[in-house]
Amino acid sequence: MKKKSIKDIAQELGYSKTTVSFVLNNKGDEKNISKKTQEKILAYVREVNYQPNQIAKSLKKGKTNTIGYLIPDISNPFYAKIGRLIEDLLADKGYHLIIGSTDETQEKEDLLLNMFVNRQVDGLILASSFENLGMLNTLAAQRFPMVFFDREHPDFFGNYILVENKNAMKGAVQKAIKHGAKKIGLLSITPNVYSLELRIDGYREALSDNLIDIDNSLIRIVDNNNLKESTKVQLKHLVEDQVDTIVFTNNQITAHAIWAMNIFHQEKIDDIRFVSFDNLDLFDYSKPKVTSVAQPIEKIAHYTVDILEEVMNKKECISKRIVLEPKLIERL
Amino acid sequence: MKKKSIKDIAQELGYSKTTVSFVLNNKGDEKNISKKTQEKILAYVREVNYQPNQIAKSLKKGKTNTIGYLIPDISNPFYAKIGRLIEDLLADKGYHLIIGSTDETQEKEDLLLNMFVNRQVDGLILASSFENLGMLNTLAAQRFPMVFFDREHPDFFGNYILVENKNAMKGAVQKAIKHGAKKIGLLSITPNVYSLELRIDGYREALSDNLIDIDNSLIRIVDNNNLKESTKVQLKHLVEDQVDTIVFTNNQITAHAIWAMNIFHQEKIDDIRFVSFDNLDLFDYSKPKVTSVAQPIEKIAHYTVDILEEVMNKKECISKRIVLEPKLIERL
DNA sequence: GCTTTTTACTAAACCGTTTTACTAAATCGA
DNA sequence: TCGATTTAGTAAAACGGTTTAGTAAAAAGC
Repeated sequence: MKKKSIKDIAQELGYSKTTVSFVLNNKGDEKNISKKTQEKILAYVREVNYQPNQIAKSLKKGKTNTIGYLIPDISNPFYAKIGRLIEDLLADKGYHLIIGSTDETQEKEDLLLNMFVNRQVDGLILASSFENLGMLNTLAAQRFPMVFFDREHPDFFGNYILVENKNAMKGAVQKAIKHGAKKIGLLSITPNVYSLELRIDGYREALSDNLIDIDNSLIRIVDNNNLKESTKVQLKHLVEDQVDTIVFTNNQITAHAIWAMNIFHQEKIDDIRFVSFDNLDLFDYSKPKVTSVAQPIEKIAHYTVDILEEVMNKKECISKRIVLEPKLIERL
Repeated sequence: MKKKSIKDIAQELGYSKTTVSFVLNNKGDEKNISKKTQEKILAYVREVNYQPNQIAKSLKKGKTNTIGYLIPDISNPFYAKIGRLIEDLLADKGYHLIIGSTDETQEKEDLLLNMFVNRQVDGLILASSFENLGMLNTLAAQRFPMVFFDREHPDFFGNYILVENKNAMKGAVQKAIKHGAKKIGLLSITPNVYSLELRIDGYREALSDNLIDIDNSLIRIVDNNNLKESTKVQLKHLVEDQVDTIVFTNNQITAHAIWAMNIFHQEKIDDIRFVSFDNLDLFDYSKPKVTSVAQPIEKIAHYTVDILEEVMNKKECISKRIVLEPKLIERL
């Protein structure tokens, strides 16, 4: 039982491919196909459960209804959640998602970008590390529909959906200071992307503005390749340095630090406050207490899809930069 | 600057499409294309950065190198993690993933299954709720390459990668009993899939085997559509019923219960032990203590991809059922 | 009753590849 | 030196749709 094509349908019914195609695409009336014929074709198509070949359609139409979702890691809850929201929003418009996780490596990003282009995706949603500006610039030059989120690059001009990184972080740290924080450490993954640098800048500014000396030994970078273990090690340094507050630049590292505090520093667990960029459900009850800067993921997903649709439809070269306000969730 | 096709390359270089295609597919030698010509073509192709159109290729070859990943929700860490592992394993073989989240609804599952078929995916990896056995049977009858994981249906004959649900749960509960559990409640999402029923059966068997009466009022089902709130409500009942242990059938509900215990039942937090199917990092330190049955997600991903490849390559109709052993992680 | 318009449909080109079946020229063997 | 083989390629069909440009017959207009 091979799959039936329009050609088969046409032959079996004694019509031409053209007629069948018109009917299937709801152009029957417009193209003067008689009601009787239309019904006959539709009935038959239903009977044999004909399924159009999207690939053939895509080739002819030059449109695949597919969007590439390029991110560091789909198993990171932040990208998974936004991915899910985007999936639903796009599904309503008839688009579907191909995913690509880069692990922040240029090699994989290149490969995936090429794959997406070869597969003729209609657009790209990406949280890129911008290590391959060359390829991105080429795509931008061809006006390939792209929307970037979560990360930005000062030298790359494109559509961005971002959150206020610096000021949000600054605000969170300032609140902590207002509530008595004096010795404030920072733990970050390697700040290979601009957004992370901005978060660190926010931390620095909060300290300066409050006349707290910035002690670079309290700013510690963990090894991305060995996140959990490295977080544990760096955290130990900060605990030994008697900080009263630790600031984290993303949720993954905060989660690992909570783990390490509970397993290795129980005795200090009530003496240290955490401030995290990104929220996690477990922050509602975890120890230490975590005040977090929650990104508005629904809004991020909405804007991303909206702007992508705009750039896919319009021929003009628009370039929007939308900066959303994160929400500070204080837990004291 | 429109995209170049093989035709353009051929014209610009004065060769035929055939020759260019042969060279690009490494069939130059085999097809007796001279070294000089091969080099000329390859050099030019590189110069103009020619990118083959995968869609055209797929149409002609009848192969898209795309796999559909159909699951309840990609933002569920369990499916996201397995998804990521599968993504990497498949990428090595030249395949990529289109995702579809069903929210456990038959409507969405139907729509997505149809979408995958129309898009000519080469295979399907699915954690289906099996509510649309009809459609799945149709696909199975056409020998569509499919591998099911995480869930099974007793009436559906296909390739399954599963974990021992009943015995693993039974073992976990028995351990709890051995460590003194006397009054043991159970909290589950609606057991609309067989795997969940098996887990509940495991709980029941553990109690019977240890001569503990099964009190159906201690078996509580939460509302899938309002998981967090409903978990809180049902948990309250169990706490008030003075259970000393609560068994959960998946990680999502356990996470919500940990949240609810911390927020609403602090005073009892040391009196109750949790037993969870599925592991989460936070179980390492969360209160209450959580003993968990950890699914071997790496193995699941490996077997899934292996079997899928097998069924895609072999024409014979194989039907494997692989049952993996989960790991009990005791935290006392 | 003849031209014009409308109705109902179709042939063929096309999207960008792959692949089968050829051909013309060069080389080889005896 | 002549037939066979090898070398180096090409033309055209095919994949399964969409779309353009048509056509023949029926209906309408006058």
